[in-house]
Amino acid sequence: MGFDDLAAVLRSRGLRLTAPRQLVLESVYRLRHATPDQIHADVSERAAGVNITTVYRTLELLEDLQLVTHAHLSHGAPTYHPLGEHQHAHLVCRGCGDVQELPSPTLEGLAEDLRTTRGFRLDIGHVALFGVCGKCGTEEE
Amino acid sequence: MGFDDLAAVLRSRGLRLTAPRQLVLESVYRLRHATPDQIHADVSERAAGVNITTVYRTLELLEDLQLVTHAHLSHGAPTYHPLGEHQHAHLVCRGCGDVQELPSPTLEGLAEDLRTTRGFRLDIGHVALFGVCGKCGTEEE
DNA sequence: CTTAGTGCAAAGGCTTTGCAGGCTA
DNA sequence: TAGCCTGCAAAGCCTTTGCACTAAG
Repeated sequence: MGFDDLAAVLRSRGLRLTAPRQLVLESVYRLRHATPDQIHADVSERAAGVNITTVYRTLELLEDLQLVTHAHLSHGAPTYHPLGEHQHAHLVCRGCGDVQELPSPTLEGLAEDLRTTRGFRLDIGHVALFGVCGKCGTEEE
Repeated sequence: MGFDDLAAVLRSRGLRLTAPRQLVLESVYRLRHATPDQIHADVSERAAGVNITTVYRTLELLEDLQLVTHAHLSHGAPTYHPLGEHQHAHLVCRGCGDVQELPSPTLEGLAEDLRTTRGFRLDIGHVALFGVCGKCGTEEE
C-alpha cells in the first residue's frame, strides 16, 4: 500500500527513485506520527549523510504524491504519517504526549452534521483532538 | 467578563496593571483567533512603541491567568482567543483560512463517547477541525 | 523605594532557498 | 548525456532570552 507504489508513482511523473526517498517513506511507515526531525534521526540510523533539508523536501514530495500526510498535533513541528487505507483522526494527550489513532467512523456522525448544517466538509485525517488520556487522567487525581 | 477582572486578577497575584497588558487583552477580545503578530499589529494601531516581545510575554501571562487561551489552527503561528463563558471548538477552512467557532454542544456526544470508551477527556476548546467551508467548496467545483 | 515590566538587540529553533556537483534513467 | 536530486551553507520566519532602564504600587 503506497509503499510498493513509490517507484511506480515516481516514474509516472518522470521523477526518480532515490535512496533518500525510499528511506524517508520507510521511516514514516515505521514511526507513525513523527516530526521531520525524528524522521531524519531514524533515517540517519540506517544511512549516514542524508541531510535534513532532503527530508523536508522529500516529505513535501511524498505528501504531494498522496503517500503521506501531516497533522499539527502539538506545539511545534507537524507530524507525518502514512496515508493508508484507513483514514483516522488523532487523539493527543497533553500529559504524556501520546498519540492515539481514532478510526474515522467515530467522527462520521460529526462530519455528516457539519456538512448538512454548515456545508463544511471535514477533513478527518487532519483532525487533532487534544485532551488527557485515561492513564494520565488517573495519575493526576 | 475576564476583561474587567484584569486589574483584580493581577492585583491578587501581586502583579501590575500596565498599558500593554490592557491593550493586548483588548485586542484578543476584538480580533478573536489572532496570531501574536496580528495582535501586535492591532495594538500598534492604538499605541506606538509596544514591542512584539511584550506581546508574547503578555499572552503567556494572560493564558496563565486563564483570561485567554490558544489553539494551533494552521500551519504556522498559534491563534489566541478569549477564554469566555462559552467553550468552543474551531472549524478551519483550508481554502480561505476562515475560522468559525463551533459551539461545544456539537461535540458533547463525541466527548462523551471518548470518555466512556477510552477514558480520554477531550479538551473541547483546543479542538481544531480542518476542512473546506461551504463557500470554498462550491467555488472549487 | 522596590522590583515587576518593558524595549531593544541578539540568540535560538525550525524550515526554506540558492547553488554547484552528483547520480538516475 | 540531460536534468532531476542532493548536500551544504546561508537566509528567513517565529519565538525566547539577556540586560539595563522605566515605571507601578
